[in-house]
Amino acid sequence: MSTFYLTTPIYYVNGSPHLGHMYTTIVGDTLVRYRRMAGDTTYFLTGTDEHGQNIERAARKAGIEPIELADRVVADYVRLRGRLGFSYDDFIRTTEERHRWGVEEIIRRIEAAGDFYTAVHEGWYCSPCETFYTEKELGPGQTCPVHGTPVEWKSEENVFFRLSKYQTPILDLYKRQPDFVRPATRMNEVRSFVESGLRDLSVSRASVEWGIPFPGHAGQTVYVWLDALINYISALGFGGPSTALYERFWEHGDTRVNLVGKDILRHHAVYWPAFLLSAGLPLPTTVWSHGWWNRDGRKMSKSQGNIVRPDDLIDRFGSDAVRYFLLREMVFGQDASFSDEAFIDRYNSDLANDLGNTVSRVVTLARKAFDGKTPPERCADNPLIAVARQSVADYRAAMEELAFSRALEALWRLLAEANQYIVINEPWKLIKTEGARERLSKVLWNGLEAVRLVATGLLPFMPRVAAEVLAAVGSAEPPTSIAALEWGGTPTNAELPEPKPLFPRIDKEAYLAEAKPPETEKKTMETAETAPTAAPAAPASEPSRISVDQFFQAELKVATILAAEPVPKSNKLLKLSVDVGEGAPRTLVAGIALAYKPEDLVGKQVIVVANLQPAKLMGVESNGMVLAASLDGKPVLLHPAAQVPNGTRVK
RNA sequence: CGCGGGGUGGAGCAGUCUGGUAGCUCGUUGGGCUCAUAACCCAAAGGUCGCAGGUUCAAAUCCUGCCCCCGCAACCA
Repeated sequence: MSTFYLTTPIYYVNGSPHLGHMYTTIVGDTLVRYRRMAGDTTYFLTGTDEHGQNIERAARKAGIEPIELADRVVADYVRLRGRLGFSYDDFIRTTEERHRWGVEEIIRRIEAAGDFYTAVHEGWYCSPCETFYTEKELGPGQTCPVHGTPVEWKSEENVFFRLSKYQTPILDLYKRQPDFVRPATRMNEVRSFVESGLRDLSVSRASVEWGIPFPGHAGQTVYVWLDALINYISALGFGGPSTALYERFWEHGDTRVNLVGKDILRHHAVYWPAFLLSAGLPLPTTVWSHGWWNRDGRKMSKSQGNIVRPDDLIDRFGSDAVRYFLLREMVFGQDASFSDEAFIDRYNSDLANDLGNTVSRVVTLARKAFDGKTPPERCADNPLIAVARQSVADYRAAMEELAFSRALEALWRLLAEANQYIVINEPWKLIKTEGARERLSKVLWNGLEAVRLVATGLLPFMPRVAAEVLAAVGSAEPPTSIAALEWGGTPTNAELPEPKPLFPRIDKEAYLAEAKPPETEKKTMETAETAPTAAPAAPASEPSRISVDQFFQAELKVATILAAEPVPKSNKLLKLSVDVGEGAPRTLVAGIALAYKPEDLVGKQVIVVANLQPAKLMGVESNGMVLAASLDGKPVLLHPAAQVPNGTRVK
């Protein structure tokens, strides 16, 4: 019996679970359920990444301890487990003691291998941010790009990992094991990254408190990636008192798969194996990378308010419908797009029409003909058998490659064939002409049997519904092995309960009309999102007021735009030449390219801040700022209501 | 030359690694059936596979160049 160890990434606790997290876990769950049925001894791990500066800061902002913030988010993930029927064996949190043991142990080993050294990390440092910035990132006059406050030159001693030493070993690994990263396109991507040269990695922070203290380096905290990656073995007991699981599933395990999103592939395909090589530990056998979900063809983002909220879908359609859609619609590895329309189409045509209706018609016919029982005669010779065999073979081949959409297609081909078979054999006529004879028995038994096979194949995908379908077609207990995919499992003369609709059809037009997010929804969502982290500290009720003098520090003047052109390589910036009544025109850069065309601006009068410090944007020096109302980030320029001389003071 | 993904019938997508009559779902049109969740079955229409070269007996697939779209990074002074 082979062992199969599968991990999802551990999810960062800076926000609630969303569609992407859910998708990864659903993929893992489906895969593991399949491997279990295929006879492997499986272990499935997921968890949360809870350390780091961002968490520390977010918690402080919300006025709570980092661990409280993590607890809240973890509660959300635990809730999802129940809702979506996840069958993971363990959930690790990087704040647990057992995780720290694992991290400390691997650090000991890397240290022993001589792959750590300390060096000084120098740069411009913003205290409020606790972050180093490069010269390029700084605001005008050496200020922090986030806070606008002055930064200081600071040097910090950090621990570095000799990643450069592993460039060749890792390239060798890729050569030896071309399947180390899948799919293949990702392998190529990663290989070219490594070939371009690896630089040593800073793996500690002196300025972060929320993390694991770096053994042997007082005052240093383990940097989040070195911390996080270790979860895949610390969860198995590596470095702890009980290493049985570790030995079974990692050290001596047959298959060790890390499932990741394409955004974190580099960490898993380069850093992670380098750490393991250094520590002298076995590597994962495969790093499987999947794509991203877009929304209606565009990237999902909170600011655009086009986030898919899985909870609504689950409430309305059930968790299995959501699982089905995500696995059927995305070609595993590539990006895919979520839309309400696509969801409803899949739901209605695949689940309601094909699956649900077929169950319903077959069961109804059989009950009618055989007094509420499955037919008394099996059938071992009919055209459906060959189709079923092929369909099952395709399904299994696809599952081996994680080609979930193809696996489902294969099952649906059998479903279609079953429908065709029923139409050709017209059992409803047989009932009237011959009655409950052998021929009718075989025809209906075949129909039930085809559905049983499909439902068996669906068990990893839709555990709940598949079990319901099996019960509906007279198979009492869901099988635990893919051996059940052999033709012939439907019992004779078994109780056949009255069918209930598994997937009631949805009125698409009505649903889409109702699902159209009203304008208010975005707001509600954002408040909900930010509520836990909103700062209750500052007494915002009394906004501080400034004096007239302070206002007049800004020199606002009327100017006429003489020329405008896009800034090369930028999509937001326009370079403007304006007359501020000073004789010579001034050059300034404005971030309005998305809203205004250069040719529409020439000749227009605008208000500019004339005494602003100069700044370089995308290499162009800007001497002032054009005033505009900012509507959800979209600029609307301000113009004087009547033509006035350039340079006229605005007050 | 910043990094990456993509351009295949009306829509959404497979297929491209491993060249060999272009496939799936939805939609459309016509027909059939009436057991079933207005479901199911059959048939048809609809594509010069972004463009231009090249390799080859043969190119959606391999090579070269170009165009367009979408993300990321940079960027709203």
